[in-house]
Amino acid sequence: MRARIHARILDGTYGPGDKLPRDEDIANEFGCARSTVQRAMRDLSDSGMIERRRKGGTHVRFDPVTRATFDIPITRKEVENKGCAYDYQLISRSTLQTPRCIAANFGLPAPVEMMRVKALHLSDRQPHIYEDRWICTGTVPEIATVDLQRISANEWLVRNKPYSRCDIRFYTQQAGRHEARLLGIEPGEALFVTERTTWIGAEAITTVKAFAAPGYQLISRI
Amino acid sequence: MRARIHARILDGTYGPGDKLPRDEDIANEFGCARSTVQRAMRDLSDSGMIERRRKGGTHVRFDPVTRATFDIPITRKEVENKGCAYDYQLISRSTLQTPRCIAANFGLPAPVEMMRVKALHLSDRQPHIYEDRWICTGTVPEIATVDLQRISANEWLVRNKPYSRCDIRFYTQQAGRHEARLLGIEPGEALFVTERTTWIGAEAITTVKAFAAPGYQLISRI
DNA sequence: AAGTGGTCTAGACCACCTC
DNA sequence: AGGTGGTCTAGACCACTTG
Repeated sequence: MRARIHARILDGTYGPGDKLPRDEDIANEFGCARSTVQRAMRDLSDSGMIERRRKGGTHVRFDPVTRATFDIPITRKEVENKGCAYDYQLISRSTLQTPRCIAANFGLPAPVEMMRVKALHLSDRQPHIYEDRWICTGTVPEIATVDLQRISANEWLVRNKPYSRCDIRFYTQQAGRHEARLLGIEPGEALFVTERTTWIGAEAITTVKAFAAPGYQLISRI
Repeated sequence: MRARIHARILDGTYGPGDKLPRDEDIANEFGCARSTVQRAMRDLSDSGMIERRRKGGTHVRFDPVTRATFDIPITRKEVENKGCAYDYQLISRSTLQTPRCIAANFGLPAPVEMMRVKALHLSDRQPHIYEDRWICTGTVPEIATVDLQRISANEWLVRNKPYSRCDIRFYTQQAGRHEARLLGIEPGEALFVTERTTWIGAEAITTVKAFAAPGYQLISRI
Protein backbone atom coordinates (compact mmCIF):
# COMPACT_ATOMS: atom_id res chain seq x y z
CA MET A 1 0.00 0.00 0.00
CA ARG A 2 2.74 2.39 0.96
CA ALA A 3 4.66 1.24 -2.10
CA ARG A 4 1.73 2.27 -4.31
CA ILE A 5 1.82 5.81 -2.98
CA HIS A 6 5.57 5.99 -3.44
CA ALA A 7 5.27 4.78 -7.00
CA ARG A 8 2.53 7.26 -7.78
CA ILE A 9 4.81 10.16 -7.05
CA LEU A 10 7.90 8.68 -8.64
CA ASP A 11 6.07 7.90 -11.87
CA GLY A 12 5.59 11.53 -12.71
CA THR A 13 1.91 11.97 -11.85
CA TYR A 14 3.11 14.93 -9.85
CA GLY A 15 6.11 16.94 -10.97
CA PRO A 16 8.54 19.33 -9.28
CA GLY A 17 6.74 22.08 -7.38
CA ASP A 18 3.29 20.47 -7.65
CA LYS A 19 0.99 20.46 -4.67
CA LEU A 20 -0.27 17.04 -3.61
CA PRO A 21 -3.77 16.44 -2.28
CA ARG A 22 -4.31 16.39 1.47
CA ASP A 23 -3.45 13.14 3.20
CA GLU A 24 -7.11 12.38 3.80
CA ASP A 25 -8.04 12.74 0.14
CA ILE A 26 -5.23 10.48 -0.90
CA ALA A 27 -6.32 7.97 1.72
CA ASN A 28 -9.85 7.97 0.30
CA GLU A 29 -8.61 7.65 -3.24
CA PHE A 30 -6.46 4.68 -2.35
CA GLY A 31 -8.92 3.21 0.09
CA CYS A 32 -6.46 3.11 2.95
CA ALA A 33 -6.14 4.72 6.36
CA ARG A 34 -4.80 8.23 6.68
CA SER A 35 -2.00 7.04 8.92
CA THR A 36 -0.77 4.85 6.09
CA VAL A 37 -0.57 7.88 3.85
CA GLN A 38 1.14 9.81 6.64
CA ARG A 39 3.73 7.07 6.92
CA ALA A 40 4.44 7.02 3.20
CA MET A 41 4.69 10.80 3.11
CA ARG A 42 7.11 10.78 5.99
CA ASP A 43 9.40 8.44 4.07
CA LEU A 44 9.29 10.64 1.00
CA SER A 45 9.91 13.67 3.14
CA ASP A 46 12.91 12.00 4.77
CA SER A 47 14.33 11.16 1.39
CA GLY A 48 14.13 14.77 0.33
CA MET A 49 11.55 14.25 -2.40
CA ILE A 50 8.70 16.24 -0.88
CA GLU A 51 8.22 19.00 1.67
CA ARG A 52 5.33 19.18 4.09
CA ARG A 53 4.02 22.02 6.17
CA ARG A 54 1.03 22.11 8.46
CA LYS A 55 -1.71 24.04 6.81
CA GLY A 56 0.62 24.66 3.87
CA GLY A 57 0.15 21.17 2.50
CA THR A 58 2.51 18.81 0.74
CA HIS A 59 4.60 19.79 -2.27
CA VAL A 60 6.99 17.92 -4.49
CA ARG A 61 10.31 19.64 -3.96
CA PHE A 62 10.94 22.15 -6.66
CA ASP A 63 14.65 21.51 -6.77
CA PRO A 64 15.29 17.85 -6.32
CA VAL A 65 18.28 16.94 -4.19
CA THR A 66 20.24 13.77 -3.80
CA ARG A 67 20.20 13.04 -0.09
CA ALA A 68 23.09 10.83 0.94
CA THR A 69 23.67 9.30 4.34
CA PHE A 70 27.12 8.49 5.67
CA ASP A 71 28.09 6.51 8.72
CA ILE A 72 31.17 7.94 10.33
CA PRO A 73 32.47 5.33 12.74
CA ILE A 74 35.03 5.66 15.48
CA THR A 75 38.39 5.86 13.73
CA ARG A 76 39.64 2.68 15.37
CA LYS A 77 36.62 0.77 14.09
CA GLU A 78 36.96 2.25 10.65
CA VAL A 79 40.48 0.87 10.42
CA GLU A 80 39.61 -2.49 11.93
CA ASN A 81 36.61 -2.92 9.65
CA LYS A 82 39.01 -2.71 6.71
CA GLY A 83 40.90 -5.60 8.27
CA CYS A 84 43.88 -3.44 9.17
CA ALA A 85 45.76 -3.23 12.43
CA TYR A 86 44.95 -0.10 14.38
CA ASP A 87 47.45 1.96 16.31
CA TYR A 88 47.21 5.25 18.00
CA GLN A 89 49.68 7.83 19.24
CA LEU A 90 49.01 10.79 21.46
CA ILE A 91 51.15 13.64 20.21
CA SER A 92 50.37 16.32 22.75
CA ARG A 93 47.80 17.60 25.19
CA SER A 94 47.63 20.95 26.86
CA THR A 95 45.12 23.30 28.37
CA LEU A 96 44.97 26.86 27.17
CA GLN A 97 42.81 29.69 25.89
CA THR A 98 41.37 28.96 22.46
CA PRO A 99 42.31 31.19 19.59
CA ARG A 100 39.44 33.33 18.43
CA CYS A 101 38.74 31.18 15.36
CA ILE A 102 38.15 28.09 17.49
CA ALA A 103 35.80 29.96 19.81
CA ALA A 104 34.02 31.15 16.67
CA ASN A 105 33.43 27.54 15.61
CA PHE A 106 31.23 27.22 18.68
CA GLY A 107 29.61 30.58 18.13
CA LEU A 108 31.33 31.96 21.22
CA PRO A 109 32.23 35.66 21.19
CA ALA A 110 35.30 35.35 23.40
CA PRO A 111 38.06 32.78 23.88
CA VAL A 112 37.57 30.21 26.64
CA GLU A 113 39.82 27.64 28.25
CA MET A 114 39.90 24.29 26.50
CA MET A 115 42.10 21.24 26.24
CA ARG A 116 43.96 20.84 22.97
CA VAL A 117 44.77 17.28 21.94
CA LYS A 118 46.81 16.27 18.93
CA ALA A 119 46.91 12.63 17.96
CA LEU A 120 47.72 10.25 15.16
CA HIS A 121 45.71 7.22 14.07
CA LEU A 122 47.60 4.49 12.23
CA SER A 123 46.43 1.76 9.91
CA ASP A 124 48.79 -1.20 9.51
CA ARG A 125 51.54 0.98 11.04
CA GLN A 126 51.08 3.64 8.39
CA PRO A 127 49.89 7.09 9.46
CA HIS A 128 46.22 7.29 8.56
CA ILE A 129 44.55 10.27 10.19
CA TYR A 130 46.04 13.18 12.11
CA GLU A 131 43.60 14.97 14.37
CA ASP A 132 43.87 18.35 16.03
CA ARG A 133 41.15 18.69 18.63
CA TRP A 134 39.84 21.16 21.20
CA ILE A 135 37.72 19.88 24.09
CA CYS A 136 35.72 22.20 26.31
CA THR A 137 36.87 21.48 29.85
CA GLY A 138 33.89 23.36 31.22
CA THR A 139 31.41 20.98 29.56
CA VAL A 140 33.57 17.86 29.81
CA PRO A 141 35.60 18.14 33.04
CA GLU A 142 36.08 14.34 33.17
CA ILE A 143 38.42 14.58 30.21
CA ALA A 144 41.17 15.66 32.60
CA THR A 145 41.15 12.21 34.19
CA VAL A 146 41.07 10.19 30.95
CA ASP A 147 44.25 8.39 29.92
CA LEU A 148 44.55 9.69 26.39
CA GLN A 149 47.65 7.56 25.83
CA ARG A 150 45.42 4.49 25.89
CA ILE A 151 42.14 5.62 24.38
CA SER A 152 41.75 8.29 21.75
CA ALA A 153 39.71 11.37 22.56
CA ASN A 154 37.67 10.43 19.49
CA GLU A 155 36.64 7.10 20.95
CA TRP A 156 36.20 8.29 24.52
CA LEU A 157 33.95 11.14 23.51
CA VAL A 158 31.80 9.09 21.15
CA ARG A 159 31.29 6.46 23.83
CA ASN A 160 30.75 8.78 26.76
CA LYS A 161 29.41 12.10 25.59
CA PRO A 162 26.11 12.16 23.78
CA TYR A 163 25.60 15.31 21.75
CA SER A 164 22.52 17.09 20.57
CA ARG A 165 24.00 18.97 17.64
CA CYS A 166 26.87 18.31 15.30
CA ASP A 167 28.28 20.35 12.43
CA ILE A 168 30.32 18.45 9.89
CA ARG A 169 32.20 19.72 6.89
CA PHE A 170 34.47 18.03 4.41
CA TYR A 171 36.97 19.72 2.18
CA THR A 172 40.45 19.31 0.75
CA GLN A 173 43.71 20.94 1.59
CA GLN A 174 47.26 20.52 0.44
CA ALA A 175 49.48 19.09 3.15
CA GLY A 176 51.71 21.64 4.84
CA ARG A 177 55.10 20.68 6.25
CA HIS A 178 53.64 19.90 9.64
CA GLU A 179 50.91 17.54 8.37
CA ALA A 180 53.21 16.00 5.78
CA ARG A 181 55.78 15.09 8.40
CA LEU A 182 53.21 13.53 10.71
CA LEU A 183 51.46 11.61 7.96
CA GLY A 184 54.69 10.53 6.29
CA ILE A 185 53.83 12.10 2.94
CA GLU A 186 55.14 14.91 0.78
CA PRO A 187 54.09 18.50 1.40
CA GLY A 188 51.51 19.47 -1.23
CA GLU A 189 49.72 16.14 -1.38
CA ALA A 190 45.93 16.33 -1.26
CA LEU A 191 44.50 15.75 2.20
CA PHE A 192 40.88 14.94 2.96
CA VAL A 193 39.88 17.17 5.84
CA THR A 194 36.92 16.50 8.15
CA GLU A 195 35.86 19.21 10.57
CA ARG A 196 33.41 18.28 13.27
CA THR A 197 31.98 20.44 16.06
CA THR A 198 29.54 19.16 18.68
CA TRP A 199 27.30 20.62 21.36
CA ILE A 200 25.07 19.24 24.08
CA GLY A 201 22.19 21.66 24.34
CA ALA A 202 23.87 25.05 24.15
CA GLU A 203 27.13 23.80 25.68
CA ALA A 204 30.16 23.30 23.46
CA ILE A 205 31.74 19.85 23.64
CA THR A 206 34.51 19.56 21.09
CA THR A 207 35.75 20.66 17.72
CA VAL A 208 38.18 18.63 15.67
CA LYS A 209 40.00 18.89 12.39
CA ALA A 210 40.98 15.48 11.06
CA PHE A 211 43.48 15.24 8.21
CA ALA A 212 43.25 11.98 6.30
CA ALA A 213 46.14 10.70 4.25
CA PRO A 214 45.69 10.53 0.46
CA GLY A 215 43.59 7.54 -0.59
CA TYR A 216 40.93 8.14 2.02
CA GLN A 217 37.39 7.70 0.70
CA LEU A 218 33.97 8.46 2.06
CA ILE A 219 31.35 6.10 0.68
CA SER A 220 27.58 5.98 0.66
CA ARG A 221 25.09 3.71 -1.05
CA ILE A 222 21.45 4.64 -1.39
CA MET B 1 5.86 10.12 25.07
CA ARG B 2 8.24 9.32 22.27
CA ALA B 3 10.66 11.81 23.78
CA ARG B 4 10.62 9.87 27.07
CA ILE B 5 11.66 6.69 25.33
CA HIS B 6 14.40 8.49 23.44
CA ALA B 7 15.70 10.03 26.65
CA ARG B 8 15.67 6.70 28.43
CA ILE B 9 18.14 5.27 25.99
CA LEU B 10 20.29 8.35 25.67
CA ASP B 11 20.63 8.70 29.44
CA GLY B 12 22.62 5.51 29.74
CA THR B 13 20.01 3.16 31.16
CA TYR B 14 21.10 0.88 28.36
CA GLY B 15 24.65 0.90 27.12
CA PRO B 16 26.40 -0.22 23.93
CA GLY B 17 25.52 -3.79 23.00
CA ASP B 18 22.68 -4.12 25.52
CA LYS B 19 19.47 -5.80 24.54
CA LEU B 20 16.34 -3.74 25.04
CA PRO B 21 13.03 -5.23 26.18
CA ARG B 22 10.44 -6.13 23.54
CA ASP B 23 8.35 -3.27 22.25
CA GLU B 24 5.29 -4.58 24.06
CA ASP B 25 7.03 -4.69 27.43
CA ILE B 26 8.30 -1.16 26.98
CA ALA B 27 4.80 -0.06 26.01
CA ASN B 28 3.39 -1.58 29.21
CA GLU B 29 6.10 -0.04 31.32
CA PHE B 30 5.46 3.41 29.90
CA GLY B 31 1.71 2.97 29.68
CA CYS B 32 1.57 3.75 26.00
CA ALA B 33 0.59 1.92 22.83
CA ARG B 34 3.01 -0.44 21.15
CA SER B 35 2.88 1.58 17.95
CA THR B 36 4.21 4.54 19.86
CA VAL B 37 7.18 2.50 20.96
CA GLN B 38 7.61 1.23 17.42
CA ARG B 39 7.71 4.79 16.16
CA ALA B 40 10.32 5.86 18.69
CA MET B 41 12.42 2.79 17.92
CA ARG B 42 12.27 3.52 14.24
CA ASP B 43 13.68 7.00 14.82
CA LEU B 44 16.51 5.62 16.92
CA SER B 45 17.16 2.99 14.32
CA ASP B 46 17.27 5.60 11.56
CA SER B 47 19.74 7.64 13.54
CA GLY B 48 22.05 4.67 13.84
CA MET B 49 21.73 4.34 17.61
CA ILE B 50 20.02 0.94 17.75
CA GLU B 51 19.60 -2.11 15.55
CA ARG B 52 16.44 -4.14 15.32
CA ARG B 53 15.84 -7.61 13.96
CA ARG B 54 12.65 -9.61 13.86
CA LYS B 55 12.84 -12.30 16.44
CA GLY B 56 16.34 -11.11 17.28
CA GLY B 57 15.07 -8.14 19.24
CA THR B 58 16.44 -4.63 19.67
CA HIS B 59 20.01 -3.87 20.64
CA VAL B 60 21.89 -0.69 21.31
CA ARG B 61 24.56 -0.56 18.62
CA PHE B 62 27.82 -1.83 19.92
CA ASP B 63 29.88 0.57 17.91
CA PRO B 64 28.19 3.90 17.80
CA VAL B 65 28.41 5.78 14.52
CA THR B 66 27.83 9.38 13.63
CA ARG B 67 25.23 9.30 10.88
CA ALA B 68 25.33 12.39 8.72
CA THR B 69 23.07 13.28 5.84
CA PHE B 70 24.02 15.58 3.01
CA ASP B 71 21.84 17.20 0.40
CA ILE B 72 23.57 17.26 -2.95
CA PRO B 73 21.68 19.70 -5.13
CA ILE B 74 21.85 20.21 -8.87
CA THR B 75 25.12 22.02 -9.50
CA ARG B 76 23.36 25.04 -10.97
CA LYS B 77 21.26 25.38 -7.84
CA GLU B 78 24.24 24.91 -5.59
CA VAL B 79 25.93 27.87 -7.24
CA GLU B 80 22.83 30.03 -7.29
CA ASN B 81 22.05 29.29 -3.65
CA LYS B 82 25.41 30.85 -2.78
CA GLY B 83 24.25 33.96 -4.59
CA CYS B 84 26.70 33.44 -7.45
CA ALA B 85 26.08 33.63 -11.16
CA TYR B 86 25.97 30.23 -12.80
CA ASP B 87 27.43 29.40 -16.18
CA TYR B 88 27.93 26.18 -17.96
CA GLN B 89 30.05 25.01 -20.87
CA LEU B 90 29.78 21.77 -22.75
CA ILE B 91 33.30 20.64 -23.56
CA SER B 92 32.64 17.53 -25.56
CA ARG B 93 30.19 14.73 -26.22
CA SER B 94 30.77 11.51 -28.04
CA THR B 95 29.45 7.98 -28.17
CA LEU B 96 31.85 5.10 -27.78
CA GLN B 97 32.63 1.87 -26.01
CA THR B 98 33.36 2.38 -22.33
CA PRO B 99 36.77 1.47 -21.01
CA ARG B 100 36.70 -1.57 -18.80
CA CYS B 101 36.98 0.44 -15.57
CA ILE B 102 33.79 2.39 -16.35
CA ALA B 103 31.88 -0.79 -17.13
CA ALA B 104 33.17 -2.13 -13.82
CA ASN B 105 31.62 0.84 -12.00
CA PHE B 106 28.27 -0.54 -13.07
CA GLY B 107 29.23 -4.10 -12.29
CA LEU B 108 29.21 -4.97 -15.98
CA PRO B 109 31.66 -7.63 -17.13
CA ALA B 110 32.16 -6.25 -20.64
CA PRO B 111 32.35 -2.77 -22.19
CA VAL B 112 29.12 -1.33 -23.62
CA GLU B 113 28.32 1.69 -25.75
CA MET B 114 27.73 4.89 -23.81
CA MET B 115 27.77 8.61 -24.35
CA ARG B 116 30.67 10.46 -22.80
CA VAL B 117 30.02 14.06 -21.81
CA LYS B 118 32.59 16.48 -20.46
CA ALA B 119 31.41 19.79 -19.10
CA LEU B 120 32.40 22.71 -16.94
CA HIS B 121 30.25 24.46 -14.34
CA LEU B 122 31.20 28.05 -13.51
CA SER B 123 30.46 30.18 -10.49
CA ASP B 124 30.75 33.94 -11.02
CA ARG B 125 32.66 33.21 -14.23
CA GLN B 126 35.26 31.18 -12.37
CA PRO B 127 35.57 27.47 -13.13
CA HIS B 128 33.86 25.63 -10.29
CA ILE B 129 33.33 21.97 -11.15
CA TYR B 130 34.58 19.92 -14.06
CA GLU B 131 32.59 16.78 -14.73
CA ASP B 132 33.46 13.76 -16.82
CA ARG B 133 30.34 11.66 -17.32
CA TRP B 134 29.23 8.46 -19.02
CA ILE B 135 25.56 7.97 -19.83
CA CYS B 136 24.12 4.61 -20.82
CA THR B 137 22.42 5.16 -24.16
CA GLY B 138 20.65 1.85 -23.81
CA THR B 139 18.86 2.92 -20.63
CA VAL B 140 18.53 6.61 -21.53
CA PRO B 141 18.05 6.81 -25.31
CA GLU B 142 16.40 10.25 -25.02
CA ILE B 143 19.77 11.74 -24.11
CA ALA B 144 20.64 11.76 -27.80
CA THR B 145 17.98 14.42 -28.41
CA VAL B 146 18.83 16.65 -25.45
CA ASP B 147 20.57 19.95 -26.18
CA LEU B 148 23.49 19.62 -23.81
CA GLN B 149 24.74 23.07 -24.79
CA ARG B 150 21.75 24.56 -22.98
CA ILE B 151 21.10 22.23 -20.06
CA SER B 152 23.74 20.23 -18.24
CA ALA B 153 23.48 16.46 -18.24
CA ASN B 154 23.53 16.76 -14.46
CA GLU B 155 20.36 18.82 -14.39
CA TRP B 156 18.57 16.97 -17.17
CA LEU B 157 19.15 13.60 -15.56
CA VAL B 158 18.15 14.68 -12.07
CA ARG B 159 14.93 16.20 -13.38
CA ASN B 160 14.01 13.45 -15.82
CA LYS B 161 15.50 10.16 -14.72
CA PRO B 162 14.50 8.78 -11.35
CA TYR B 163 16.95 6.22 -10.03
CA SER B 164 16.56 3.39 -7.61
CA ARG B 165 20.16 3.03 -6.52
CA CYS B 166 23.05 5.45 -6.22
CA ASP B 167 26.64 4.91 -5.17
CA ILE B 168 28.51 7.98 -4.01
CA ARG B 169 32.10 8.37 -2.99
CA PHE B 170 34.17 11.37 -2.05
CA TYR B 171 37.92 11.58 -2.09
CA THR B 172 40.75 13.93 -2.93
CA GLN B 173 43.18 14.05 -5.79
CA GLN B 174 45.91 16.37 -6.90
CA ALA B 175 45.02 18.19 -10.09
CA GLY B 176 46.72 16.85 -13.19
CA ARG B 177 47.56 19.10 -16.11
CA HIS B 178 44.23 18.43 -17.80
CA GLU B 179 42.08 19.29 -14.77
CA ALA B 180 44.29 22.22 -13.80
CA ARG B 181 43.95 23.82 -17.21
CA LEU B 182 40.17 23.43 -17.25
CA LEU B 183 39.71 24.69 -13.69
CA GLY B 184 42.22 27.50 -14.07
CA ILE B 185 44.43 26.35 -11.24
CA GLU B 186 47.93 24.99 -10.81
CA PRO B 187 48.70 21.32 -11.31
CA GLY B 188 49.07 19.68 -7.90
CA GLU B 189 46.37 21.65 -6.15
CA ALA B 190 43.97 19.60 -4.04
CA LEU B 191 40.73 18.72 -5.81
CA PHE B 192 37.58 17.45 -4.12
CA VAL B 193 36.34 14.56 -6.22
CA THR B 194 32.77 13.24 -6.17
CA GLU B 195 32.00 9.99 -7.95
CA ARG B 196 28.38 9.08 -8.46
CA THR B 197 26.91 6.04 -10.22
CA THR B 198 23.16 5.46 -10.61
CA TRP B 199 20.89 2.63 -11.68
CA ILE B 200 17.17 2.19 -12.26
CA GLY B 201 16.40 -1.34 -11.22
CA ALA B 202 19.26 -3.34 -12.67
CA GLU B 203 19.83 -0.92 -15.55
CA ALA B 204 22.81 1.41 -15.50
CA ILE B 205 21.99 5.09 -15.96
CA THR B 206 25.11 7.17 -15.52
CA THR B 207 28.45 7.45 -13.79
CA VAL B 208 30.18 10.74 -13.23
CA LYS B 209 33.40 12.02 -11.77
CA ALA B 210 33.12 15.63 -10.67
CA PHE B 211 36.29 17.57 -9.86
CA ALA B 212 35.64 20.56 -7.62
CA ALA B 213 38.05 23.47 -7.48
CA PRO B 214 39.89 24.07 -4.19
CA GLY B 215 37.72 25.74 -1.59
CA TYR B 216 34.77 23.44 -2.19
CA GLN B 217 33.08 22.26 1.00
CA LEU B 218 30.47 19.67 1.81
CA ILE B 219 28.43 20.62 4.85
CA SER B 220 25.98 18.84 7.12
CA ARG B 221 24.26 19.86 10.32
CA ILE B 222 22.60 17.32 12.57
C1' DA C 1 -10.01 30.88 12.69
C1' DA C 2 -9.56 27.11 10.16
C1' DG C 3 -7.12 23.78 7.68
C1' DT C 4 -3.34 20.95 7.42
C1' DG C 5 0.10 17.67 8.98
C1' DG C 6 1.90 15.26 13.49
C1' DT C 7 1.22 12.17 17.35
C1' DC C 8 -1.04 8.75 19.67
C1' DT C 9 -4.28 4.61 20.66
C1' DA C 10 -5.87 -0.24 20.70
C1' DG C 11 -6.00 -3.64 18.05
C1' DA C 12 -5.23 -7.02 13.97
C1' DC C 13 -2.48 -9.46 10.95
C1' DC C 14 1.83 -10.31 8.49
C1' DA C 15 6.84 -11.42 7.51
C1' DC C 16 10.96 -12.49 8.82
C1' DC C 17 14.43 -14.76 11.43
C1' DT C 18 16.39 -17.20 15.07
C1' DC C 19 16.03 -21.18 17.80
C1' DA D 1 7.58 -23.25 15.08
C1' DG D 2 7.34 -19.46 17.69
C1' DG D 3 8.68 -14.96 18.88
C1' DT D 4 9.86 -10.64 17.39
C1' DG D 5 9.50 -6.42 14.78
C1' DG D 6 6.82 -4.26 10.56
C1' DT D 7 2.59 -2.66 8.49
C1' DC D 8 -1.90 -1.34 8.56
C1' DT D 9 -6.60 0.36 10.41
C1' DA D 10 -10.12 3.67 12.16
C1' DG D 11 -10.33 6.91 14.97
C1' DA D 12 -9.19 10.91 18.34
C1' DC D 13 -6.89 14.91 19.57
C1' DC D 14 -3.05 18.20 19.16
C1' DA D 15 0.06 21.86 17.14
C1' DC D 16 1.48 24.58 13.87
C1' DT D 17 1.00 28.09 10.31
C1' DT D 18 -0.92 30.42 6.85
C1' DG D 19 -4.59 33.21 4.83
